[in-house]
Amino acid sequence: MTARTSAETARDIPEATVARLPVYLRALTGLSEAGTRTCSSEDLATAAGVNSAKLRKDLSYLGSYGTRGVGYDVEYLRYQIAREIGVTQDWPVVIVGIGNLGHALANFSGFRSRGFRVVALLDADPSRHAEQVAGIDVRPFDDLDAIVREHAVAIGVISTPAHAAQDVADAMVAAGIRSILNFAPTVLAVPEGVDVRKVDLSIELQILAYHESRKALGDQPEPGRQEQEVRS
Amino acid sequence: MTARTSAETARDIPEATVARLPVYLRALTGLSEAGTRTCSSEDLATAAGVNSAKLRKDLSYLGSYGTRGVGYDVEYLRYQIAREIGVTQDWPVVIVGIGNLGHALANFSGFRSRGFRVVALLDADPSRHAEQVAGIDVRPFDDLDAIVREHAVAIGVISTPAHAAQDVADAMVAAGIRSILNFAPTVLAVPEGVDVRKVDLSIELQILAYHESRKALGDQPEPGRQEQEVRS
DNA sequence: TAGATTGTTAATCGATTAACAATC
DNA sequence: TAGATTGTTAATCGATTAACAATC
Repeated sequence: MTARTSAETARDIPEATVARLPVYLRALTGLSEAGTRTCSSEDLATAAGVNSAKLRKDLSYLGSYGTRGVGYDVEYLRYQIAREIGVTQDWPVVIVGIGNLGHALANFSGFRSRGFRVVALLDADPSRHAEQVAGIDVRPFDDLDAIVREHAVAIGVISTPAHAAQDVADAMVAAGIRSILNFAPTVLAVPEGVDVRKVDLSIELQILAYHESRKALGDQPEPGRQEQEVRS
Repeated sequence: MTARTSAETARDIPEATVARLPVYLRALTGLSEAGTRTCSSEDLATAAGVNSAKLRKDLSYLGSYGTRGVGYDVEYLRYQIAREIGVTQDWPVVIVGIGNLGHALANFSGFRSRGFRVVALLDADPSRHAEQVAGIDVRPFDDLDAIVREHAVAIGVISTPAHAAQDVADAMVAAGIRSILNFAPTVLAVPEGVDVRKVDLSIELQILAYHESRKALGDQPEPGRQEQEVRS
């Protein structure tokens, strides 16, 4: 059933915890840049916008990286989380669809510092192939296979219109990509073993609209809300 | 404790269900545009990328809008979900921060059809105030108060750099906005009663990287995965 | 009536939280 | 030793899922 060997330390980290590790990593980077050497679970939880019990429970899945009575060494914990996520080295990424959003993504400066490297920008429209975006040539979509092979690309970003997204996903999967970040507002069908994460502006806004509608009714804070109401 | 009156039908819809209603709404729009008049929970679930038991459970929180032995009337269910979410009318939205991402958001065509209307684009940089983006004037950030009042804006979108985001959020809250969609890679502190949703490219990529790392180890599909592995 | 499909129940699973023993 | 803070336990809460009675 599984290919895991007992030599792998791979504890089973809950999905909800996995989704928060990057938040902790960013908070630690912030603390580090502010010159903080040591922090308590309470400090880090505040910086990350969660409660400290949840933070400690999350960290406990990685191991025991704190010191009772003292707290966590910021640099050490940061490295351990980066290692756990797998961003101690850079992941090569391709972006397909260089419209407005693709431009914004290509110009996003956080890629490099957070474990990613954009190795190619692809677009099906030949009129874009003259362009350079963020210092990177825009290349024909048909080059996908060659690029994935050349750079061992494992992660693909789709920023095409919705109608093109499934074809792009199919081509990515055929080229060997098994992790896809989809900005196109459409449900992608992918084979087993391929991960798709979706970022969808309309859906986020509609979730806000739902809660906003209820607020308007009572026109005062809901009962039982937390201080820091960040959902993600 | 709560301001709800018994006249309100407001059943308590679980947050996980709320987050899927927009997905169902979009799937129904797709079915409708394809000319489908009636669909089963199985059909709709497939279109939305979830399993049918979950779909039926979700819909049961809204009411009984299907017909046993027959299925759902696409238009009718679509309207009911739109009403539940609160997007039968348009919500006025402001976007603050008109860089690459702000441009992309302003040009996003799905706003109008999905229940939103961009009433203003704001930027602190005076050199941008000459510009028009997507046919809308870019205005000084200081106009926020007046614009929120004039258009009864309830939802704000932040697409500034991280260092500016908290100030923007504070100003939005002060102006009366109580729902914020934050694209800046930072945790926002907001008072009780204000909803923040976060969209974060690096975090999404890092979650993919985590799973990609594990795949590389075994180099074959994980056990116990679903057919359609869409996480959101 | 027979077949199809919903809406609901109940079991299971996973996530959150408070409390506190362990320990620096 | 006294104070501080972690890592873990156990209780609770919320979400998912399969199964099926209700009913078109």
